[in-house]
Amino acid sequence: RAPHGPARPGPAQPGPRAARFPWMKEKKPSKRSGHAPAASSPPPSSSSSSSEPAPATGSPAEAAGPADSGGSRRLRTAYTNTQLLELEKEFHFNKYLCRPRRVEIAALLQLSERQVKVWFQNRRMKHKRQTQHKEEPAERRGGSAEQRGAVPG
Amino acid sequence: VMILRSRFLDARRKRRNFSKQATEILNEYFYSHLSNPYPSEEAKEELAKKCSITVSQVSNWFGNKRIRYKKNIGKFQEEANLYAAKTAVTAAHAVAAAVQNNQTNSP
DNA sequence: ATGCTATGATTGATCGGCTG
DNA sequence: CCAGCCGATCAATCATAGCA
Repeated sequence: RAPHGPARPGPAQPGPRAARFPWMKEKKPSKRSGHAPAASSPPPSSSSSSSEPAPATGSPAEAAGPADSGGSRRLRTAYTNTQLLELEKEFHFNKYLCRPRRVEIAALLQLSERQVKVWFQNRRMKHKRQTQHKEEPAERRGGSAEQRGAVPG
Repeated sequence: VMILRSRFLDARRKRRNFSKQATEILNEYFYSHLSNPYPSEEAKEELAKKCSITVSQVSNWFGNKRIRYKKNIGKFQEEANLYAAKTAVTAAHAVAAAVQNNQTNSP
């Protein structure tokens, strides 16, 4: 048996004896096939009326543009305060967006529909997480009380 | 620094490291399941209980651990050996381990 | 005080499964 | 068959804790 035996070390590996398993290799390289359904204005950042205090991260280096050849770095675009503010406002209005509305928001914030869709999805999950486990007890993490014990006992 | 703290409602401020015990428990699980360090929801709940932290925190811990481990395996060797010795369970029953290890595959 | 590393949390974006 | 949603992850970052 022993179907794995530490996935044998490859030929050239600087590191010492280290068991290599599939999960350790890179993942989510990119699945960009021929698809360009919604993308009104994806790349150019900044602008969006009024001066943006500029994202903390500094430069909105919007890599991965339309000209993406093969697996490019999946960067985490830093949304501006204006964008986040608007998105949250909309989220408060309704947790789910209909198509037309999405297009509007996307255009207004200069984001792709996909980004708006994803943002809402992530927001919903977050909303659930906060609501869910926050219904019982006492203090979750914002006040006093500790939360790092350990010894189960 | 503060000038930017206006990030609406940043939360990650003021964090506390987990107790030594909790970290111990998490590491034990991690290294004893190194072939597939993905605890199920149930396992997470149990770990959370034993560590006195939330399930989300357990998820965060594993997420960070996995990424950081793979990013620099060498840095965790000692730790790996340490915990590996503690628990000789080994994940022979590894689920994912089944998936053949494909290597040397570049386009 | 100053600089660097360790570590928990946040979050934009992807993957896989399920469904109307 | 396609789109959107959910749940879990990934991967990059932020911000603070801890140490020298």
